[in-house]
Amino acid sequence: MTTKPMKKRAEPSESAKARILAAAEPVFAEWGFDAATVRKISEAAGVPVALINYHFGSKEGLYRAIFETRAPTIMDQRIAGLRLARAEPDLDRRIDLVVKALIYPMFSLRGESPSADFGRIIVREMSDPQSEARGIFRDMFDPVADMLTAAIAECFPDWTVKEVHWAYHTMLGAMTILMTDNGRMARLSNGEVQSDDWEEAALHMCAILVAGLKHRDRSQTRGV
Amino acid sequence: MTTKPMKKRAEPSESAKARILAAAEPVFAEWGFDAATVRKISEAAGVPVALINYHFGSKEGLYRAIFETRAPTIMDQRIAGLRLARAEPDLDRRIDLVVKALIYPMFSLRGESPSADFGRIIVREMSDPQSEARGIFRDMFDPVADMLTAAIAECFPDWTVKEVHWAYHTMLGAMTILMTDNGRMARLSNGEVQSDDWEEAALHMCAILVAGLKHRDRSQTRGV
DNA sequence: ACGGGTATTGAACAGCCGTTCAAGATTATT
DNA sequence: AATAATCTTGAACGGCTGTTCAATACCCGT
Repeated sequence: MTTKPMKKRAEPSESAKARILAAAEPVFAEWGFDAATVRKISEAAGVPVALINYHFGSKEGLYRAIFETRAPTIMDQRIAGLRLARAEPDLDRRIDLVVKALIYPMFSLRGESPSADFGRIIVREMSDPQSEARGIFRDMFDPVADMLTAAIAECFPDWTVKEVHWAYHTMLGAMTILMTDNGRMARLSNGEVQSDDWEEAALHMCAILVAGLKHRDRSQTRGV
Repeated sequence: MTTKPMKKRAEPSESAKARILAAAEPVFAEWGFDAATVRKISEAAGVPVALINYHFGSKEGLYRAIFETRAPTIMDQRIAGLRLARAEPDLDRRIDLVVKALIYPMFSLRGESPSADFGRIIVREMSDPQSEARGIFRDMFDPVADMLTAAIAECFPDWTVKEVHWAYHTMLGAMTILMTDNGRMARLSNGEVQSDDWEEAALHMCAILVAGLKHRDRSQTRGV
């Protein structure tokens, strides 16, 4: 007599939970954590409100579950990119790989229709002072951020700690605005620039950022 | 008989209104438009809730009033900076002035204690999809954004429209993250980088961005 | 076929939301 | 001094918030 796996049947039980998770993403992205309501989410998922609290404990539990689902994928891609970068002995070419290890995993989110929303959620969480209390970034994103700054420091051995971190945050900010954009780029450029064409965005931004790191005028920031 | 000006006496009547306006800024900055409540604001201002609707019509009216108070100052400073840049005939040095015309008026907000909040409000409005409906950016910020992209285009006459706009948004994004930061920079750098030291931030970011524009590898973005 | 744990449901909860209202206080004009 | 206009106040409004609860439906191992 073969003992079957003790796990409950996966299909029907997790289907509702997964449906809630999927429905929550665009709602949080569009409205933000506070303006998003559990009723909007439950209606989008086609389930009664109570089911959200049953499966995720609270609204914030559901919010956190989205990050726990999505973040590891991005972090793994970044770590993989950094591994490739470290294999490149020429530091001038390595920094190019480091920048792309930061940017590409996030930009590729814009492509896939369902997870473009997660990029917006990240940005809104980043610009929310309350996020420090939630600690999502500290738990899920900071470790890889440390790896990235370390990789930058390796590419420019003579840089100060400050220079490394300002470089990192300059890149991070440039990356951020792409996830933020709601059509303003297209409006300002009369439709020439489409912010959801992430491949074009990555090319332009990486070209500027890599050149900026390589050629920055360090004499201006020597004293500070 | 000289007819006196019909305007009501300014001092006492506007004092409560001004107090509300001042109290609203930090509340909107900390909580965002939706999580900020008129009661939080009225308590901070020391006035009854009803007074907010009396003076500003609605919560959104108060929100918009903040922008109408603060935005013109920043825009005027940017326009003045662009005027200085246009007086510089050497294009290589002019781009430096253009970048600073964009960044410095905003960064200086971080310095003055009361208006550091406005920077945060801007970022949260920028990352809110609902902002397109409000149209605040379209009305108050886009005109100067057009002037800035035009100034960039003048510095690099052979650039395509796309290249100009990606350059602008790369700079805009880098600038944005500084207003966003709630202490994460300090945490990641073990206290070495303080994001509210806006003068240091401006030096580092301008150095990277100007170098990035000057030395970007355009061969990578030629085809797109 | 039956018992037991899990999943689902609809209704209800107290609490807060932005806004409104009528009444009173204050200021300006005649 | 009397009247009109503006400002301020406290209480109340209906509506929506996240969460809880008891009751029901479902599926599994036996």
